[in-house]
Amino acid sequence: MSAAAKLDFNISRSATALKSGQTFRVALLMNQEITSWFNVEVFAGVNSVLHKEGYDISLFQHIDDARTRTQFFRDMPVLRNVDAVFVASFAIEPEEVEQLRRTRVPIIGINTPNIEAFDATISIDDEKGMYRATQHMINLGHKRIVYTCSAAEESLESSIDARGRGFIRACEAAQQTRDIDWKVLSVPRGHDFADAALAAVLSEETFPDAICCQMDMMAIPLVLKLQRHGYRTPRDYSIIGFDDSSYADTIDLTTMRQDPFAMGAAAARKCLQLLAGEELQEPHSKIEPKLILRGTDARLDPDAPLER
Amino acid sequence: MSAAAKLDFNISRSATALKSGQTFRVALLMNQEITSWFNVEVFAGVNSVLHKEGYDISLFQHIDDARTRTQFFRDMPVLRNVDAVFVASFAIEPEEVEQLRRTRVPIIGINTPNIEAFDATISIDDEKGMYRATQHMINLGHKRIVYTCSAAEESLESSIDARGRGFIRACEAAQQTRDIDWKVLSVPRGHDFADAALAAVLSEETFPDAICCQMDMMAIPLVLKLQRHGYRTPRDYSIIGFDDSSYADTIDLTTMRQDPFAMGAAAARKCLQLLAGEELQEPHSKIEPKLILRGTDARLDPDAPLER
DNA sequence: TTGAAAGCGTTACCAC
DNA sequence: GTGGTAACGCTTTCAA
Repeated sequence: MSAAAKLDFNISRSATALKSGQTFRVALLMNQEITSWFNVEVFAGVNSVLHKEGYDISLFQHIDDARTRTQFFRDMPVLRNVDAVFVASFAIEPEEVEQLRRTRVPIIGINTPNIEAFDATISIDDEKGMYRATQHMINLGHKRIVYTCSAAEESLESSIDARGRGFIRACEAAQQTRDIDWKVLSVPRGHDFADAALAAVLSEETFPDAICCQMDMMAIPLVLKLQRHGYRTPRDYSIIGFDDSSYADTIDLTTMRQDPFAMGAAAARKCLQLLAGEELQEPHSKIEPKLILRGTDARLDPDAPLER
Repeated sequence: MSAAAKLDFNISRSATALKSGQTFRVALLMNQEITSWFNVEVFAGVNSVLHKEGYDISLFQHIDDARTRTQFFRDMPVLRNVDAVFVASFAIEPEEVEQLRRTRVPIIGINTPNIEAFDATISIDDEKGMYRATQHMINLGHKRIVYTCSAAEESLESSIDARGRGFIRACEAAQQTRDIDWKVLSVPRGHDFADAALAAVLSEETFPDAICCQMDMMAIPLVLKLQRHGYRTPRDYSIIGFDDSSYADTIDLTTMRQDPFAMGAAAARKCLQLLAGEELQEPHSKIEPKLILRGTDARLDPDAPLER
């Protein structure tokens, strides 16, 4: 070791990789940018486990846009060799999975809508999570409930779309026994989706008692902007988010918590087991988000004055 | 190509790397977690340029904590070979630079307080930025001005510390010609720094006219929390942030914008030039942040009633 | 226990 | 131009 230090000797990872057949590189495919809360948490989680084992992450972004997808699935196996592939938060088509499988490496899904063709997956139970969130609103006595969301990508199903189904199921179930009035307010994708949601809520004939939000990134601007229009929570309406992402605690938002860092780390551990040739005892995990009660939800009392 | 497709032939990057002597891997060292706004933007910027050139990023986090540092600078050259090293947002000690230099690869600094020993750097002008921000507050007529910041790490100077110097310089300059009352409110590091800053502001004998914040991540919670204490901006006080990070636009925060994604991308382009053996025409760039006027600053009119 | 040799898949060079 | 060969630095195997 001292001789090595003297000579500035560095072991060559390239040579090790060549000889061993491993590349010590994994691919992480994500929809959109890594700069979103969810994506960077997943990345950090994966890296937290794999980095210390000597793996680097090769990041492929915007895989959910048509052009990138085509190019990616055409060139990727040829250009970039990796020991494993992680797919975060979007569905891949059967023929694309087939393309990936031909690289003969483990394929691990994180929040992918489907689990077929993956060697392992870990997902949040989006549908049950939003079902619970909606149920919470209903149990507080709210009657006029809306779900605000940004529309799904044309063809490509994202894990997040299951949340809308959870909302609808909860409302339909509640309708059996009581009188509630619910509605889905879907606004176009794009970076102004929060303003679009605000406009949609404000243009409702009667202002809702309760708002279920597809994600905190929509709920947080809504709370702040509705305030400027004179609507205050929980005095005038209840609102629940989904994610428990940045600033949710700062604005005291009641929300469903998920932990994408932990999911990334768990996915990475599954990956290491698969690379070691071990059998997974639970290849496909589903995690339930947790209701975090904070200050934006209150019982609806129809007889009470406007102050809480 | 068709034969290659038939046989599922993949070119071996490991072999290419071995033969060429390049590793097609760069190291990115950062203080703290990648999950912070600044760090993930830098990462994304570096990746946006380097990924398409075939490079992967090996991420080393928490380099600004003493234990990690020691371990890193002892083991890194031996364990991980890279074609270039990026250092983001913290100062490195002379002997550490020496360690890095022995790997004989380009070393590029992003927002590092010093530029010596780096082959290239790109930095935001933190001091001038906060000088301008403070000047803006002074020009609006504010008399009682505070600067809220979280304390610097014991030994390790971070680029962000220059902002405090800019604040002080601006105040001292203004004092020559007019009567202003300024103060630095420094609170301990930690994840509750925003609450600590809130407490510090509230415990001032007279509430300030204007608050200059070290960063938006401090300004945003302050605006929201001060509101709950009855202080509204810009009616009761002006506040200016620094960064223009997430939600700054949503809460309509006047701030100094910097673009860490662009800085990462620019650093990566410098890196590619250095790797190609080209001379850099401007090895060390300094970028001025831009004043973004929004809704949290107003002219102080001592005769006006409390409403704006 | 120690040492030598073969081979991983490229790239680069040289001879034809 | 075209084809053959050596070498990058490690790991593994086999022999001493």
